[in-house]
Amino acid sequence: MKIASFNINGIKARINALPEWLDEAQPDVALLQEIKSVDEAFPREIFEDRGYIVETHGQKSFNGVAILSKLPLEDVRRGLPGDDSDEQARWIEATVVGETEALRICGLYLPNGNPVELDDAGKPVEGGKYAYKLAWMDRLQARAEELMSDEMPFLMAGDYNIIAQPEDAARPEIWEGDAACRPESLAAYRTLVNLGLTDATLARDPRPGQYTFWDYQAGAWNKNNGIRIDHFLLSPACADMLVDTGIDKDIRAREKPSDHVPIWVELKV
DNA sequence: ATGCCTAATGGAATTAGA
Repeated sequence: MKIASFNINGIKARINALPEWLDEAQPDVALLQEIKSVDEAFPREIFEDRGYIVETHGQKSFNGVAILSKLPLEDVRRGLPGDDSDEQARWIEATVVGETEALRICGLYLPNGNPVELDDAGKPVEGGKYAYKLAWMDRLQARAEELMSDEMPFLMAGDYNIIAQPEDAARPEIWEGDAACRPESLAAYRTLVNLGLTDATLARDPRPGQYTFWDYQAGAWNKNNGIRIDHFLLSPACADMLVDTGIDKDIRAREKPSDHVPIWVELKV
C-alpha cells in the first residue's frame, strides 16, 4: 500500500499539477494539506473519476485537509480533539481497510507558529500564533497516546512545520529562532516521537539534505535552499510494515508548483 | 529586510505562509 502526503497550497491553484502527479505516482492513499477550500467547493469529481474516495475537512481561504483513497475508508473523523473552540481545519483521520489488515491514518497540518511572540518571562504570549502551535502539539500528543493504546497500527503524516534537526535545512542559520525549530517546538516534537514513533524518511535514508519545502522567494528552489518539514511518523506495528519511502521533489520544478513536494511510504499491508 | 513570491479574497490591498 502506497500512502502519500502532499501540502498542495490550494486546490484551485493545483487543479492541474495535483491530478498529473497522482496519475504518475499512483498512491493508494493521498493525505492533502492546505486545500484552502470549503468542503462544498472541493472538486471531488476529478479524483472520483480516478477511483478515489474523497473525504475533506475544509474551511474558507486557509488550512484544510483531505484524504483521497482508492481503498475503503471507515470511521472518518475531522478535527483534532481537545479544544472544541478551535475553528482551524488541520486534522483528519480514518481507517483504511487493506486486504489483510486495517490501518489508522491521520493527516495533519501543524500550525506554523510564526511570528514567535514571547512575554518578558520568555513565555509564549497567550492568544499568539506560537502559543497556538504549542497548544496544538499538546493535543497532538494526547491523540497519539490514545492511538498508541489502541491495537490498530497507525501513522500520522503531513506538514509538521518542524525542522527536527539542523541536517533538515540547507541553511540552518536562517531558521534560528523560527517557530519550526525553537526549543519548545523541538521538545514537543521529541516527546511525540519518543512515544515510539518512527520517522519513515529517516529510517530508510538518514542522509541530510532531503528537503520537502522550498520557498517561492529568492530562488530558493534553484539554490536548493530547502527544508524538511513534512514527515511520516509510524507506530511500531506500522513501522514493521515499512518497505520503502520517497520524496517526489522533481515536481517542484514544474509549472505552477506547490512550495511543498509529496512524500510517500510503501507499506506491506 | 520577518518578506525577495504565491494564493485567497474580492474586485484593491490585505492577510497568510515558513
